[in-house]
Amino acid sequence: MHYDYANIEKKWQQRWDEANAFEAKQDFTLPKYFPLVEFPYPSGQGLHVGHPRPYTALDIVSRKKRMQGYNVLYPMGWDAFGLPTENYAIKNKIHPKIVTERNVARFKSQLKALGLSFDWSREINTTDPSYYKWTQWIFIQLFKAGLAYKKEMAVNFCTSCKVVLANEEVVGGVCERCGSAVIRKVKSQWMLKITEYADKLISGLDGLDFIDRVKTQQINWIGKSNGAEIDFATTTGDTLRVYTTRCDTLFGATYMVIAPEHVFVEKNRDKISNIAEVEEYKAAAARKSDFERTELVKEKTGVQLIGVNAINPATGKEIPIFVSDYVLAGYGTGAIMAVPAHDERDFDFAKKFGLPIIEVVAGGNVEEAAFTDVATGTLINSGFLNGLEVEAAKAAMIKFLEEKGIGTARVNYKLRDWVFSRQRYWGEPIPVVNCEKCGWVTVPEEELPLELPDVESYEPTENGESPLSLMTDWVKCKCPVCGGAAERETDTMPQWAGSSWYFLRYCDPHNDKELASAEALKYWMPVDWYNGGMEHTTLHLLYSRFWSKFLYDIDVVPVPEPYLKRTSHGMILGENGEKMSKSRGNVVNPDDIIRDYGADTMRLYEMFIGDFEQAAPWNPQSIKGCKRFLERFLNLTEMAAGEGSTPELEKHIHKLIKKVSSDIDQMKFNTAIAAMMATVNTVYEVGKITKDELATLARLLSPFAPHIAEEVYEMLGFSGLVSIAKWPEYDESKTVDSTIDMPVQINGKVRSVVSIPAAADKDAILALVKADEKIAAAIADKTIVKEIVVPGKIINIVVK
RNA sequence: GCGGGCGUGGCGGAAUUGGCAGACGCGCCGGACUUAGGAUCCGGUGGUUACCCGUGCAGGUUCAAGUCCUGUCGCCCGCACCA
Repeated sequence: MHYDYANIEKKWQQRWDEANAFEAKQDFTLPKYFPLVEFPYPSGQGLHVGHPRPYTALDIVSRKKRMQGYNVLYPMGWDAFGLPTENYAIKNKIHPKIVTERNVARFKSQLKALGLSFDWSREINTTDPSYYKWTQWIFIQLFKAGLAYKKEMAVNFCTSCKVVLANEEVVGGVCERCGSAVIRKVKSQWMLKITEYADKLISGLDGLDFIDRVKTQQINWIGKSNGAEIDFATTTGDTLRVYTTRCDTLFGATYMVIAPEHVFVEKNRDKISNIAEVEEYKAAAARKSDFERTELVKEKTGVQLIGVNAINPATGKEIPIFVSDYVLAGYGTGAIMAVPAHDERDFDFAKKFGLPIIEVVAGGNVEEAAFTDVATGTLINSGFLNGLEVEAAKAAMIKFLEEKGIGTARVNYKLRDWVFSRQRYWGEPIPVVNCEKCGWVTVPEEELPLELPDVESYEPTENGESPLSLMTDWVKCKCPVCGGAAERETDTMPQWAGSSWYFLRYCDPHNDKELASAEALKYWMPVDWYNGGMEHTTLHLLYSRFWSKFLYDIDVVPVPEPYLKRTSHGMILGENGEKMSKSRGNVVNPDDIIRDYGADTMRLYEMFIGDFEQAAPWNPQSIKGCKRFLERFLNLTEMAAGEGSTPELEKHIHKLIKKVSSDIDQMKFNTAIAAMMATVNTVYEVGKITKDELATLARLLSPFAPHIAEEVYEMLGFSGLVSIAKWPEYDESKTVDSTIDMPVQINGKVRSVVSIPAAADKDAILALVKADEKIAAAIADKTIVKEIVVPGKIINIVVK
């Protein structure tokens, strides 16, 4: 039979549309299931074969859940604000809105061609004013809660393009697009206090079904550390406060280091005799780009502040103070106590500058290297701490510091607040105005959405301000509080804004009164299964958890965590095993695959290619195997006469239902497909199959290859869509064999395979085994030392 | 440097979590049907071959190790002077 996939697929996609087969029902009494995939950025290139992998995977999950009677919400939308669109618009003088519309249309038709069971009636677009109205609304709530603030920040600025660049656009210290120098420019930026949620973002992970690597990556990114702050008196009269995780080593602090930007330098410039040298160092550090700072990590540099000293509060001794860029201004207090005997960086610095190294934790050889092990050391040379283990010493030291009033226990995080401003056009306007009298004031909520105005040009301005800043009419406005003259914020939000809450909008996408109704959120949230790329672990995933937690705290969202389960797919690599990219010329376009093999084959191959979580190279040869399987499956309709089944096949199918069901739940799509292939092979061997059995196979295959499953189901004379038919159930008793072929080992080597009744006990099994010719011969003149019987698995007889 | 992951046939990958290593597919070899086949169907396919050897490498635990432990080599992905 000819497999006319093109027409079959077109036909069933139309039928599904007509039947609204995949629309989530508005009946909140049904059991719900909310699977989510990351909505794409509709780029000009269209989909590549990497996109459908996660979409197909959760489509399979969605389709199975639907067949199992769940009310499934499997939505799709567009994360459409962003730089590539803006750059394309600038280059081609087209409005980004038009570019976005075009790209969305292309993406949508490509996704539709794959037969994904999205509920398109809930499609959303972050650039739609009715959507970003609520993105702005959330910003206003953050502002009101004191979680949005302005701060002077250094940003990347391309001198040639006159454009502020994101960190990702700065490659090797130069502009990614034009190769010109990138300088750091200080600008006032909107920031969001994600650090306020640092602890909640860690503790919230408990009990969530996230894959471990996601949890650890988030925890590491947040970087919580327990330590202490200690005040050091100095000879200037000022105190220097440091942060340390090793307050137990205070007796070994032989010098101090402060960041070049530390205010101590400025405050005490008169007392520092080599201030010129210090300021030269400071200026040099400021000139360094981030790139240079990280590349030059090897050699420690620094300058001592001559004329001033600090006093070690434990020993009472004077110790020198240095500035060095190995101490970061933005972490802790921007100052450290240096303990070269027990910190590798301090050790390197001390060696280079000839500073004393005093061992205070015994256990290593501090002549050779810093001894940093906290589990085995014992304190020495440390007065009242002598003889204590590290942990006990820390506690004793904190008690000492607190009693003297010069220090306290303190928690620190690596996580920084979120830079929320972009000097760009194609983003959500930040809904605040600056009033001379009232300062920063939010736009009244009833005036939302604050729409992005049309501008003459999307080119950023000479000074790196957003193009919106040229729109004088738009910028000049009245203060909503006092009515006086005010100016609008011309920065826009980053792309991460719209994606930080989109899953909430899916619950109730057409609501114009609130971001989503409380009932809809209560019913649909949390997302039951969220799959996405590992690259989003520390940005999107963390940001969206932050917003969700905030919305939970202000009673907008009923759940403290948005996602119950998080998984991550592996990348699809090019044929050569390298990452697919235009520059490598190894990109595969799904349109070509669908044209040459059909969407069902494409879907099946992407799921069969390997472990879902592992990267796998694309292999154009292997696709054929999947197509062959579907053809063989289609041809089973000629065999399905409706005659009686065979017990062998019946058992096989019961086992298959069990395996496919559990494999989908465990996202082992590749082995589910392998099992279905094996079953079809078995049918060919047996030579017959009943209509009902084939219909069962069609239902099992339906989530994977939905079009051909519908076609076969219809050919068999069944009415209705197999996509929403009932998921087959299996009879446990029919999945177990009455006799099992068990391998029998002699001294760990398989010597025979014996057929054993499943119910046999150990003695019965051994009797049967010893009756086996080969085994009998092998143990005839030997002494049996041990007999191991693992029912259903293996028998091992140890002989001498 | 720190954190995470991975090393299994010619290739993609299986292995019920300690129980017959190589399921399923690709490729390859042979056969059938064909004017023909890069279509389809059937059979074979880890290496050697009466024995044995085989999951990056070297040890260990065990009746039994791809799976657990110790050491080691190689690759990939994050983060990167976070005190």
